Amino acid sequence: MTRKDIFSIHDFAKYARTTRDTLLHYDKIKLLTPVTRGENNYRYYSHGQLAVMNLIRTFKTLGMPLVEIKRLKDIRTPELSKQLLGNQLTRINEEIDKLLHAKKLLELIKDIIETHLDIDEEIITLQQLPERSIVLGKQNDYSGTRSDYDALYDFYEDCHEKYPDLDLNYPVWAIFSQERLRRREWIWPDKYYFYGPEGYEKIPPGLHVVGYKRGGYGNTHSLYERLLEFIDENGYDITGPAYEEYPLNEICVLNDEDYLIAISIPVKIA
Amino acid sequence: MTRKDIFSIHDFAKYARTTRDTLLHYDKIKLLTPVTRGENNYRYYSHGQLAVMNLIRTFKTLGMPLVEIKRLKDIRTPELSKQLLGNQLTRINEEIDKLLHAKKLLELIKDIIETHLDIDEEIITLQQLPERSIVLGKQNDYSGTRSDYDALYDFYEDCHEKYPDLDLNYPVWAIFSQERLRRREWIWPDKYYFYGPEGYEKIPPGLHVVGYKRGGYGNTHSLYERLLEFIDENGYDITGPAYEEYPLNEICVLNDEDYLIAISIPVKIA
DNA sequence: GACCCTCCCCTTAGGGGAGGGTC
DNA sequence: GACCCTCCCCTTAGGGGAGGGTC
Repeated sequence: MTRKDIFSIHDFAKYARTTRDTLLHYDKIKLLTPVTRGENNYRYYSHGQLAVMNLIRTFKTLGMPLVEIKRLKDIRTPELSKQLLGNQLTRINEEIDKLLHAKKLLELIKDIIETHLDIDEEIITLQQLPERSIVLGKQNDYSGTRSDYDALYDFYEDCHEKYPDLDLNYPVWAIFSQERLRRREWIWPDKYYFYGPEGYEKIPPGLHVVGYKRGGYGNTHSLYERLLEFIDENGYDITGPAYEEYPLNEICVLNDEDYLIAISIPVKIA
Repeated sequence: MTRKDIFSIHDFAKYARTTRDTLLHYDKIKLLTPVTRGENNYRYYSHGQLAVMNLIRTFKTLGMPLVEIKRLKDIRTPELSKQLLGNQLTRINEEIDKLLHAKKLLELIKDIIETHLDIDEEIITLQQLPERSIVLGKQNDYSGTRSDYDALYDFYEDCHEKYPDLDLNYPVWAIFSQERLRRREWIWPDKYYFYGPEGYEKIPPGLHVVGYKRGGYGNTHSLYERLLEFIDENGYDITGPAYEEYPLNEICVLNDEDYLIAISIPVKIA
């Protein structure tokens, strides 16, 4: 039952549940310097410094950078600590929110890939699609020399402005109005949209004619033709704009001619 | 409505929602190199590279390091991407768990500080304390030359062994058995414990005599004397061990003689 | 043999210049 | 004037040596 008052760097690291390297680093940045040095220049730590290590470790666990811990160490009072703990709480909550967003995005992408792994590209089907929540852009502006890149850029800007907290990394897809379909203009989308973490607008539920094709962005010509032909043959009426999506895209396919295009057009049976 | 096929680094950064510096960096690590260089050595990017930037940004949002993204970029297939997305999901969940733990720790510490900011150290009170969940260590071993540091070290080792997933940064406090109290041995604790994120054992609810004192670790002598005197004077019977806690400690107080010691002893009224 | 010391180099994802040429 | 280029230095929290002394 002897109470040692002095520890070598190795022993101190052991009791403080850390490493020698960490202590060397803390000494270098003067966050925690040994109480004394031996004649041999060895570092020696006191047991009182275990409490300081505990302080450091606690705030480090809470995500506080070492410089801030250093400042706090020299002026800590219950009121200041309380306040800093409040700040850390805010940071941690933000970090958690960010990760929860990333998780939702990840699950969405994973889900899309999984459900499109074994699609038969030949078959056009008539499907009852459920309501889907989306973030929808404004009508695209192609005046002057504006390109679809500019329109896409506008879309991101608008989203950022309208929903500042929104994570804009969700895959973006395109809407073609009935008028464009009729005029066979399937190059310049009318609007962009994405399935966000929480949609703000809706694609109404209902019957859709759905078809697939392999190809890169905009390489949709033949698929639109097939879909319109199918609709004509069956005597359906188009009731809304076409939704053009790329469920297998650059995220998981090397060459763009191998992307999977999916177009759905809402119809009613005449 | 002209479709530009080539972008300067500035324009490409704009459409890709990133910065020039980032593109320079990606060029340097060969994650995304411009399709061509002008005679002036300027970098030029193609619109197809916007898709690659999208790939990079998506996986970066999901927390994947750039080296891994680089590997993925060159071999991406739906199956591989699906698998990597699964891995990322695991990482993200672990990260979220870590942050939720940190949050609980933070709230516990903040709560303890707040409830002890305005304690009257003079008054000894009789209080009905609720049940409290704790992680409790084994009986401390002081055989041979073993010190209380060794015992504390054992406690952490045991906790780590019994509950590998437990975050061991919670403040640790001490229990003194009735026998030690009777023998007035209030230096070497019988057991250590902490209020963990989820306790595995309980401090039973019941009447406690509670007292406070300013002082560093182990500087408890006079407080124990006052408590025992109070218990004697009132004719109470001690029914369990003493719980010795330091609600205001190195986390928020500069000098150890200003720490706040709180001791509670369970009693019954004779 | 196990521990200690002081350099010194390395890692992530860029940001911030400086100094000099180009649209 | 706005944009582009190539160096070069800086940031976090240590980890991993090398080369040489100490318990």
